[in-house]
Amino acid sequence: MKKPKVNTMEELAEAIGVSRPTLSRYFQSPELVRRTTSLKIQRGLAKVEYVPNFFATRLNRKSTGIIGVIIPYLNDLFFSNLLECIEIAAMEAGYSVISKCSHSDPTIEAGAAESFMSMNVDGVLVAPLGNQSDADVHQRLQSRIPFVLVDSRPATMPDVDFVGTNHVQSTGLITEYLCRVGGPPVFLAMPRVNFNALEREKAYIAKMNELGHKPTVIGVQPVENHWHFEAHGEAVLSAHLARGQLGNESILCANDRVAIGALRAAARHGLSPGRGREGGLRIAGHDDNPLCPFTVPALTTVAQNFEAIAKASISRLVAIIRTQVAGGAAQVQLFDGELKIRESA
Amino acid sequence: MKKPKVNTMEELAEAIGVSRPTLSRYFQSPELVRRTTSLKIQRGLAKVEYVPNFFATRLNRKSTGIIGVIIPYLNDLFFSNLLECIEIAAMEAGYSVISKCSHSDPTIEAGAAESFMSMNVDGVLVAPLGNQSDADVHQRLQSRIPFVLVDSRPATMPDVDFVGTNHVQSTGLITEYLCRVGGPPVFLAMPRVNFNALEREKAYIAKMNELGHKPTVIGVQPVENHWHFEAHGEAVLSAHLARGQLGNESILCANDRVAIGALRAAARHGLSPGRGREGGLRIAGHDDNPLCPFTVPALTTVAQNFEAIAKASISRLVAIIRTQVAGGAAQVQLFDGELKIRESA
DNA sequence: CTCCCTTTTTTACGTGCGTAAACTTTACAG
DNA sequence: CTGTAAAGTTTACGCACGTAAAAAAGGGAG
Repeated sequence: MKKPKVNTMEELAEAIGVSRPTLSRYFQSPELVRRTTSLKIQRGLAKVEYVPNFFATRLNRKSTGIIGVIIPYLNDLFFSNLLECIEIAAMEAGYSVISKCSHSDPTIEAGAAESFMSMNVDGVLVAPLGNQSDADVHQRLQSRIPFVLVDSRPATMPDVDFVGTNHVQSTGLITEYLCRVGGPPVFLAMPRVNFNALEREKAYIAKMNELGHKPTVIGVQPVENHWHFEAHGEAVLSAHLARGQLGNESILCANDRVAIGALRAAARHGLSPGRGREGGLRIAGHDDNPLCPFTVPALTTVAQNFEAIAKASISRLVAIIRTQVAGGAAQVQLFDGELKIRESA
Repeated sequence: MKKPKVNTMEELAEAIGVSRPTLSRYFQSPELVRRTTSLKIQRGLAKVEYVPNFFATRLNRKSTGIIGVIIPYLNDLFFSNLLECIEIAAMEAGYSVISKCSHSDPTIEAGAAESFMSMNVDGVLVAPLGNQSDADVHQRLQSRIPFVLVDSRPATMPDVDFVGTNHVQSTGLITEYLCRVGGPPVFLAMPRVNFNALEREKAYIAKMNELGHKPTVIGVQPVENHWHFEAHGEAVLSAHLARGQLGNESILCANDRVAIGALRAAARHGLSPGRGREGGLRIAGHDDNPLCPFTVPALTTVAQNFEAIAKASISRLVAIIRTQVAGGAAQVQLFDGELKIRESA
């Protein structure tokens, strides 16, 4: 049952009885050799155990066929979903992806970038940390390899390709919905871990002003940069309710995880959010976390189209790779959010 | 501001004014060259932009310093947490990790394994899919590289190093708790995506028999292998309650995500699970998903010690790598679960 | 200044495969 | 059977670095 192990293409060529360059061509694409030799090679491969050396393969190629992906944080279903879609899109585009997680540490992010550069990856997709991200790292990446930002865009890098959600639209959409169906919402901010936090906040304020309402933001934490969104949401709303607010407001949370914490706070105060009761407490989120349909009550939110974002970012990256327009005009693609009306608002 | 780009060590050696082998030694460890030359090299490095080629570096080395990690599914906070801990543990052990996600597809899992073998990784950590996993792939991995299984262990591979949770203990623990504090629980099974599903089920049955109660399992789906645990939990419990069960049972769910679905079903039937009411509905989970403290009611569960699992698996893998005992006696390490009593049971 | 040891340089080869050019074989039509 | 194009082989070089051995340079003690 144990097949003899063959370590190099040279040995393999000898074992099968073809020349090494022919083998090389076969591995690049079996159609490049004659049908009969192709079969001969296939039969030979079935008889031995051989895997071409990854490093040797990439060492002397113009293109490595690798796309590097840097994600800030994995313990968040939004990012794991996004990453999954990105990997699948890249696979379909014929690239293999190597993904690294920053663990919300700029040093690790920089290391990942360094590592990708040293691998001569064909391109890099980065979902950046917030202000913590080292701007120099992004600069270097951009000047060396095809480079696209996803999800969140540092204000310091205006001329970079970017694919993300149109937060003005998405946040505006749910703000407008909340105003239309009930009282104008208060905005429960999230820790400023990235630039989307601020973008949503600003979008909320703009839409409120547009509709002639007075915007109110609670839960701003300029200093702390943590990812304990649920605890943040619960603490802020709990304090808010304890301060004597009667719980007949609409609360728009900066994201679903904050909203889940808020739902919890409401429940602890004996309140049951929902759009049914006129004037009652309502809570809405943002992102359409997979758990939203299962919270009690099910969370009304606005979905980010991360599938489209993933596909678009990969296809943009591939376009840059193909045409080598490293210095071309930066392209910004923003996708609309979609309202998911459930029970909580 | 722009530093001149240096592509090869040779160019770098010339630019700095030392020989290439000296540089090579410096990069392996700066202590290997004289203090003065070390400083000279450092000053030189500061003046140019140079990153050593990753592939060339690994091509001709006995050890690549890479650990490959294969995870079955990323859109689950348990696995993303586990992966995070594994990455950090490996980092601390001086290895860089490359992680691949199977996306619950045996073909992708096999491809990832292939890829790791072609990279001559020093070792591989695999959290396998269930019965879907290709046993041959694991066999090949084991016969070629240091190899450790994590989280779930195929019954077909008894003589492999394994690190995971002691489900007999953990499930027994919560079963015993539920029996002690209220009525003996019904077990709400999860889709059989891996072997843990069955292990927990068996552990529940064993503990119930031990305590002299009649075990009851609902929600078994032998065919479907999906990861929509919440929907599964909601559907099963909803049907169960609709069948006229009065909702005064204890429900032990196979994992927290199933339990979150069950909580939802309970809420829709007007029931509010909790240990407070004598004889009322109680719902418990397994895993201690990060969201458990924030569900309504907060979910009572039993935590897996994934931090310990991650550390132990990496340290076991490193031990195998160091001693080259590929054929040594397989070691199984099981970690106990810890009861997390909250509100739901 | 000389001897001896340490550090560095020179030189050379190896890693596994891509790739190009020149040459030889094979296939098929005429 | 012959000519020609396609397919295959041989040969040779390159990729960027690891590594070993020999030769040269440096540094301190006597």
